[in-house]
Amino acid sequence: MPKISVSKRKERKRLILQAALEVFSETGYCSATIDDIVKKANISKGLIYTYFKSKEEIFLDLVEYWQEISKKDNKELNTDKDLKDKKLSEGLLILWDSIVNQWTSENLLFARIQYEFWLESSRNPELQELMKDKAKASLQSIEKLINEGNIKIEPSMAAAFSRLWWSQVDGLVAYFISHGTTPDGEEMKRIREIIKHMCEFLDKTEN
Amino acid sequence: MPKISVSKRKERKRLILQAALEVFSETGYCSATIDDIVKKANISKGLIYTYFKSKEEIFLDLVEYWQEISKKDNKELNTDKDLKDKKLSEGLLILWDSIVNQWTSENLLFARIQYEFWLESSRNPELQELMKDKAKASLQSIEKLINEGNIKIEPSMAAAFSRLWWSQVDGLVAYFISHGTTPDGEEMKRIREIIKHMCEFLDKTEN
Amino acid sequence: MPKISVSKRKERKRLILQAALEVFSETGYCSATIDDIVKKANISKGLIYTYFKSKEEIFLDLVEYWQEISKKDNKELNTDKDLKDKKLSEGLLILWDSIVNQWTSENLLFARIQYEFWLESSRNPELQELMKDKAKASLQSIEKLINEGNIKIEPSMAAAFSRLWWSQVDGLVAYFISHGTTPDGEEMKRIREIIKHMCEFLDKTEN
Amino acid sequence: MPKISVSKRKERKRLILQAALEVFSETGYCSATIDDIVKKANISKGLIYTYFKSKEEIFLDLVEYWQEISKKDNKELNTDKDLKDKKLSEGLLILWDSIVNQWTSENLLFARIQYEFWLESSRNPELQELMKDKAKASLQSIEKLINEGNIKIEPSMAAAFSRLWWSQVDGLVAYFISHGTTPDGEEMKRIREIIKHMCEFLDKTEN
DNA sequence: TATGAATGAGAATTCATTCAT
DNA sequence: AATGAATGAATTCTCATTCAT
Repeated sequence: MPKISVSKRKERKRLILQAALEVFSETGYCSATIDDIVKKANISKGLIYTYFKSKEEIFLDLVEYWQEISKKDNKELNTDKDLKDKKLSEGLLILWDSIVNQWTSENLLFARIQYEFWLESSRNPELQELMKDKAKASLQSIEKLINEGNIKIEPSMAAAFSRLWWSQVDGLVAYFISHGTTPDGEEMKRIREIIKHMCEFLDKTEN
Repeated sequence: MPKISVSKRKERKRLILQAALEVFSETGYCSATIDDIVKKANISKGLIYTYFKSKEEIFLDLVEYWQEISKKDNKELNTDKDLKDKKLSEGLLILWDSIVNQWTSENLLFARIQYEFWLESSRNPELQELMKDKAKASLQSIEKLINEGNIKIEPSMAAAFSRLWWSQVDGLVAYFISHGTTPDGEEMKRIREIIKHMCEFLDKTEN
Repeated sequence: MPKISVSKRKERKRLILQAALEVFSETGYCSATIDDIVKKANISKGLIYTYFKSKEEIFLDLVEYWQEISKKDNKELNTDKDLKDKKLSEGLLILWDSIVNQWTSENLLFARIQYEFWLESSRNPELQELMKDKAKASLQSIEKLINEGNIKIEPSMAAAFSRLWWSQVDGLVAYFISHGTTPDGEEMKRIREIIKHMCEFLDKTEN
Repeated sequence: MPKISVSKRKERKRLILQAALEVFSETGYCSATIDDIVKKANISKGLIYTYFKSKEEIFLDLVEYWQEISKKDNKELNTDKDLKDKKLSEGLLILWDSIVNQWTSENLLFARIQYEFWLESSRNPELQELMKDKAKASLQSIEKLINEGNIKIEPSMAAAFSRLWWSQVDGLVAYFISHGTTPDGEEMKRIREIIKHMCEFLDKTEN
């Protein structure tokens, strides 16, 4: 019989993870201190060690938290039920628009932590596995969209398209991170045109 | 009056920067220690402080060093004099091929340091300026290629295309970093097809 | 008005002290944690502080508990009513045998805590007083045995003998602690022979 | 080419170990802090970690240092060349006297660290091995004395005697530790008499 | 009473930087 | 110039003790 309920505890764990997400994103995993996190989470230094047994465990658990949040965000994107009735390229463009719309300054935090994870995963096999899973899920969401369309695309081509699609997105995110801002509206419009053209590749590639 | 010649000193500075590049890339800026660097550079701990006044200065100076090396690499790519006589989309594809060919495991080092810089630059305005310059130069190299072609493309569209082009590249690099490997050959072929299609956008977009 | 009866409380206090004895003996006073103790005593962390006001107090109170247990053990030894009718040296040997028989692995616990106390008492005057009392009682039990015998021994010689007698015992206990085992049976037999000889010293030393 | 010579380094290592010996003896291994040691050794906190990689390593290395010192002390005892010409019991008494004479308050430090080691060795197998070796050497020094005498004693009896001899010594040391003082002179004299009697056991036990 | 969550002072260890040689 | 020993501030983590329930 725990003194605080299981749900309270879970709630607080999320609170700490959210604080950790912000701190790690702002400062970087290694530079960030436990002090920073507990201060942001408004708890004492000792308490955090009843939730996580080390700084590294916070980081690793954070991946899962981040994935949950991302999944939720993506679900919001995908629940647009009309997507399936549109031409495939139109559906992809709608998705693209909603992703781009996420790139607000609050989401810079999210963008950074992803790259933080990617960099770390290149040195930490455990993390790498986690990140591969996440990547696979993202890829599959596009593949699914493609495969569910009216046009029959070869699966391997759908996979390649999906990879390239996310590469564009991730590359623009990298720009967003390093410059602190997205390309201006005019430029984004033109980029969208090219993306549109790229998506139309699928319309023509019927298997 | 220095006891070693100016050129010797420059030479050694580069040696240290190369060591730092490797160490920072392998370990990350914050986790890396001065000891790691001096050991790799084969110099004493005290000596490095006659070249750089702090760890941060090494990191900042490294950007310039890294840019030089990158530029040299890019020059090798661009010296293909025939590019201009080809169709624009073909020229871009050739460039793409040569970039992709660089992604060997030795170059993972380079890929990682770039993202290390990008992440840091999002927290360090001085670094951000440096990275913006570098990005601009990369963008312009594509824009120039486009503008020098036979087809007249609106400059702003050339810029947007260039941005998207590099986003793809950077996104694939991110994949390379996080997965430790590039997509397999078959997939890269298919990606190339889509890239080709995307480049052909330009052929049709005469101003 | 206490919610649990005084006797229940005493009973539980002993329970805690027994747990503390085991934990302190296994881990050492300083290394042992309150958590270890409450876990072994099956009570909550908060509760222990209603019985003892600090870790140190537990340790100090433990001395008394340990002395009680020891006394009980010794009583069992001394209740051999025939001792007095034997020759003094024989009586001492019988006592020696019964002490040696106690040195089983379960009693390693007891042996260790004694030395734990002794070491601490060399730094803590309060503890030192407690331990001196205990030592005195042990000494006197032998002195009494000697003085009650038929042979008249000078009191100061009885005291000296008693001291040496316990020194042997304590020294063998130290061996037991540090080696995790007593000398083997054959060796103990030979040691006993020498002890016997030593005890015979008294038979000849009539005042 | 080290900046300080190998011998200077060794010298300082001994200095640190001496400081550690004092601190661990005064405070106990677990309670003692690195700060205490570096303060006593008059060095900075960081420096000690260039000599030892952890507090535990200091403790373990200390065993060796302590054994060296003890060996030196024992050598001084044993170099008494006349021992061999005396009766065995007389030789043992002379040795006993010189050991007892060591028990001055400066040597309380030494006495305590020995018991500190013994207690710890009951929890740490690595340490236990080291301490067993030391014990064996001590035992053998007495056995050798016995075996080199004119009287032929059965080896196993020599071993048992040696064990008991040291038990007495160690038990008196335990008294010394816990009481902070040795028994008074008069008592020691009487103890000596009994010891003498015990040693005479050997004179009569010719094989 | 009883619980165990919460606190924060304190300990070990690391490492950028300085300094004596 | 060059070395690497020396420093000590900063960081992670532990745990005795307190406190709200």
